[in-house]
Amino acid sequence: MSNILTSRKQDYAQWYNDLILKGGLAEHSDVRGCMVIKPYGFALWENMRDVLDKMFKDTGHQNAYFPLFIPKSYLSKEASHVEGFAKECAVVTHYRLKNDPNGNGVIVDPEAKLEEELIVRPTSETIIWSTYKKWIQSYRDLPLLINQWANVVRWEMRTRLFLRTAEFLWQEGHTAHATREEAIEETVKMLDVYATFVEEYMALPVIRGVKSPSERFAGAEDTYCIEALMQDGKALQAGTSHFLGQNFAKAFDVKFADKDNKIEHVWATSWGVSTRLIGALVMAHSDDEGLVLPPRIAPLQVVIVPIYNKDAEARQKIDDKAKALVKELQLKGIRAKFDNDDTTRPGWKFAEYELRGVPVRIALGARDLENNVAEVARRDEKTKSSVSLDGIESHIAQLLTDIQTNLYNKALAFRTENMRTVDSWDEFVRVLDETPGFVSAHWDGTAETEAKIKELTKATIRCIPLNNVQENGKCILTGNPSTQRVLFARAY
RNA sequence: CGGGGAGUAGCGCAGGCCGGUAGCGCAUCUGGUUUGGGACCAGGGGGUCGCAGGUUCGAAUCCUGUCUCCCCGACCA
Repeated sequence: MSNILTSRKQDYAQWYNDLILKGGLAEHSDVRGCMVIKPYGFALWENMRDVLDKMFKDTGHQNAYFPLFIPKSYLSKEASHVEGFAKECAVVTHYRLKNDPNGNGVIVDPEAKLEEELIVRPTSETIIWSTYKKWIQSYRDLPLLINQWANVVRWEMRTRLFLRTAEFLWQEGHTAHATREEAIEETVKMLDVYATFVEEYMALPVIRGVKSPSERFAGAEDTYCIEALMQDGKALQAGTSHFLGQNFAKAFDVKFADKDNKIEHVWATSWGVSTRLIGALVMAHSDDEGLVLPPRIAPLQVVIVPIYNKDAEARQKIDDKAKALVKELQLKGIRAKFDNDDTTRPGWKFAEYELRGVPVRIALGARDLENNVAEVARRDEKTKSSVSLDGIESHIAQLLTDIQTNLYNKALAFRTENMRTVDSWDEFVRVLDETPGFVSAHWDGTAETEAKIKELTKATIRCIPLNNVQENGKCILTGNPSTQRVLFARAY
């Protein structure tokens, strides 16, 4: 029974699927490409959401909500935007069903065709900017700093649980500013919020950077991103922040009067992270025994497993101690649970909580009580130690901090190890195949070269790191002059 | 959209070639013994075999059609 997961080595993709399904995070729904997020997975999302929401509010943003449906014509108002999203939009064409006259359930009522078809939002720029037009007249209405938590739909050809699903949950920030500089500042600020969140809460180091033009968001002037490295050496874009220039302001005619009563288009940004972060989290830290969750966002941080025996009196003592301990841990703000379910035995619980990635497990039996100790096991290193019950709460609190740090350090060490600098095409190809990870190399800056490299190696430019060192070199593929290195990787 | 796989009990699967009482493991329910790494014994319950046609005395099994999901590729957060 112990080998219920496919190992990473055996089949990384299958391992990931097993983890999501058996770890109780999500499952496939009856609708193709859509998933059901189960309570444990949703608890993870809620924790992420709560932290991010506070960070957004602390940086001056307010939440609002815009419709799920967008008039089809809105999408086409910004040329590159429609081009980017048109291929993956779900479209609502009718508003009513009726009983099939032939008796085969219900059919779409042909009489109920919509005058203008609606698309299910793949992102909300268009509906939001058509609204902002009404909200913004003067420089005094700026900056406008709005975020929304929502679901969006992108009709993907190929989906993977959390990493790419047809419907997903996310937040999208949409801001309007009086000046270009201020909008860029906002773009970078929110990228920084994402980076801080992912590094400090998810214990996952990221690289902040700018996308190459061909990887840009449809309608943006610049797309900033944070990129993380997964255990199989593939990169994953964990968040994006876009400087939209005046593209949407012009498309939707959003203008304001500045202090000199001059009429100008506003400057815009948008930024988002999604439930994809859960996929990143899973792939970054977990192992062949199951999930490994960083304490700061783990739904459950500590579980106490009782080890009973026949002695009813001893059992009572264990219960009393465990309940008192849970209470004390909770007083310290620790998410703790006493699992006294008597229908499963200790060994089963050990395996189950390991599968679910609970950071700390405390086992408490009669023998421990006699010695005034508990067995404390940490999920990240799979080590156990005997800890005195006196002041154990402080020990656990410290341990959770240590685990958080350890996970980050391990992920950072892994990324450092798998970040390679190469200067020749042969080496580039060899490194990608033999030791996947980020590859820092010179690129001549043309979309043609970028596309050719992708075609030949499946590697894409993940980003041009912020504050990138400028150095002269030769493009890895063409040998043309280059002024800086960019980061390549195969990516999710 | 191409290539592969799969739909049989809640879950995982066998059975199919060769048509004849629908089976196994896990889970579940009852009772008991247990409890320091996925316990054991005994007894019980649970299935329109994806759907629709056809062949046949008889179809999970053969034939035709159809739907769905998953995996691998091209597109993408």
